[in-house]
Amino acid sequence: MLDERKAEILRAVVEEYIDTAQPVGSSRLVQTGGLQVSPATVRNELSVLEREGYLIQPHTSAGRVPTEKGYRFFVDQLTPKGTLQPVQRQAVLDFFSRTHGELEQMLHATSRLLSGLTDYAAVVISPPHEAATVRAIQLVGLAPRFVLVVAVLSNGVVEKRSLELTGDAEEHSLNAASNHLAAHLVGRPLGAAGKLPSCGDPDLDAIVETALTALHHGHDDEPDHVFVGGASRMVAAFDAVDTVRQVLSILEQQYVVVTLLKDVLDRGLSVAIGSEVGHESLAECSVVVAPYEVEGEAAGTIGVVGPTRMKYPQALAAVALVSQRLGRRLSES
Amino acid sequence: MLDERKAEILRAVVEEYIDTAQPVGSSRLVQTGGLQVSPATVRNELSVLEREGYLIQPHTSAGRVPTEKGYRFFVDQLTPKGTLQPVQRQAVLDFFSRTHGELEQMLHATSRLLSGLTDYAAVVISPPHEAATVRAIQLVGLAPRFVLVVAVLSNGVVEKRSLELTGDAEEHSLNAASNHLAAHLVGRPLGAAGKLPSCGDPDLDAIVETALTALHHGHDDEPDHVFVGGASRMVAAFDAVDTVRQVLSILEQQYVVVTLLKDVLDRGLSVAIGSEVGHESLAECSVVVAPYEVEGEAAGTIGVVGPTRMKYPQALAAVALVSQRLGRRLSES
DNA sequence: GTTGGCAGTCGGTAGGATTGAGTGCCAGAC
DNA sequence: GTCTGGCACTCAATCCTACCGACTGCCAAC
Repeated sequence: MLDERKAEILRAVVEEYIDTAQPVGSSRLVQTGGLQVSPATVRNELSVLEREGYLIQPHTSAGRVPTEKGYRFFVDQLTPKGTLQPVQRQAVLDFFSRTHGELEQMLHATSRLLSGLTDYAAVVISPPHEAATVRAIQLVGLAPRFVLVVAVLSNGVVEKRSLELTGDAEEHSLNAASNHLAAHLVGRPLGAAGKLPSCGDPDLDAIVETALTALHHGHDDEPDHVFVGGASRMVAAFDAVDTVRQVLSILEQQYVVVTLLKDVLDRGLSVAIGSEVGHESLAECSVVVAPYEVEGEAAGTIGVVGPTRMKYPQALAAVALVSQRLGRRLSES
Repeated sequence: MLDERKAEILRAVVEEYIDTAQPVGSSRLVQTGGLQVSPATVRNELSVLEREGYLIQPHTSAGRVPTEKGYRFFVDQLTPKGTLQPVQRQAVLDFFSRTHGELEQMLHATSRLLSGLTDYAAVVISPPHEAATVRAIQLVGLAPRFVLVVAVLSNGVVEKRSLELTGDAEEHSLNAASNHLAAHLVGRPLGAAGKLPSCGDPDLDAIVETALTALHHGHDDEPDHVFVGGASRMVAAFDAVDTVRQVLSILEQQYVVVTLLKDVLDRGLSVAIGSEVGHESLAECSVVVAPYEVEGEAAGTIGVVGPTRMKYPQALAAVALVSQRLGRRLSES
């Protein structure tokens, strides 16, 4: 463990580096960091911190840069809580009191909000389907043989899949099938229903079967809806064009993003730094995540993706506040 | 108008510049462009082309770069038709024969396809709502006072809005209101219904009224659904980081993108070059657009956004093929 | 344990010469 | 008239070199 002064110096280095993106040296630390010792003393401490793996020198005659271990210590031990500008805090409150409309739209707007607060890319994952129960389900014919099955879930998500039937279906068969589905699914989670009891008519059973398969099938392809906002803000965070391309490319792959955030959360982390993120292309990125709860139950996940030299205190505070308010807002409706 | 040799030289300059992003000079043109004259002759022609505004010199001792006028001439007069690699052509055909599932999902996948074909960002705009008629409409209660109105349109789009009622609504009131809405809206376009005749019960009328307002309201906020794919590919196209940021930022603003493409199409263009795009941040971009038709009717729009030094022949061919096949595929279902 | 001093390292920058890709123009050939 | 080779000229890019300055590590003194 680090003694108090070393910790203080480490904090100063991390904060300065996050601010300036320049390796920071001993004299600069004494000037701006408010330390009561001489640069020489700081140098000795820096050299110890480097030996212990918290800092690294890009080259001999340069200042120090935090390692992942350094950031980790900073985040775990040195990050002051609750550092969100009052203005920003108010912006969040305003947003959630003002916002209205459909769930997906709200989540999308939330991702933009979070991105705006932090200046990094923000990710909002919708509540998973498993937990939600079916509120309504209906088959709608679009063209001969083509049918859309629409299910409204209790969390406000609307699931839809299009089906191609083997034969034409008349209006009343669709209605009958809808009713059959509704009778057995409403009030239950979508995933629960394996196979429904026959309703007597083999044609109807076929339609019902097809619809169920389609609804389940979607679960694998695109497990949860995800909204990524402010990806363009990542551009400013890196100077290597190639890094930017890789990061943006990852953010476009919704499935990867979802897996990523959930993995981090599963490991019990709220911050993943650099290689902890577990994705080569995001080696220079950190991720801040938080679950949000609807009516006391873990619902979805929100997060922020930024450079490893992220403004952790602000990002943590923003993510915490938004997740809390989003959960509260969703619990109301 | 340009004589044949000037046109040939202009074509060679544009093609070379698109390929290399370097100003191209007379000797290089003679070497790679297959011209049967000496560099000196080419120089004379180049100087005329510059005087007429088709080319420009970045500085005195540099080669020439096409101006917007130069690109325009190239696109209008010099672009060979139908230059899509057989492999790519096959990829498109495969995609549309293989793809299935729900409309939005398909459009999203289409944007990724088009982006993959061209290596630029691709935009797919869903068919507008105005033309589509309502196939089904239903109110679903989510929580006391909170109701979701779901409308399925004939083009496969599912519209949904959440409502907050002034008082609690019981299951059977919602059903009654749903039936009332369905009775008057099914078979008609969503926009058509101004006000429905009263159904006698003022409470029901209030619910119906709220639902209609919500459905119409959405029209302004988010006129059409739009899917942007492959925005990360734009990163490679520019070297100025700031340009990249601006372009990506535009692409994130769905409303702006939709307006942009529609504007271009309204002006009767299929290609907008640089300032023709009509957006300052996209001054270094070109846009290739095409409408797609479902059952003979103009439905939506697809497009590609890339740098002004875009591979126009390929982009045009890709957009044309994809729009045609997308329209055909949607006409089937 | 702390400090000031000092030698040493090395990236970044500024100045200056050089290179080379390119042009314009002109005089002569076809 | 049109094309061409030749020549003088321009100017960004490149490469050197020297220098500067921001660092460090180490040591001796406090």
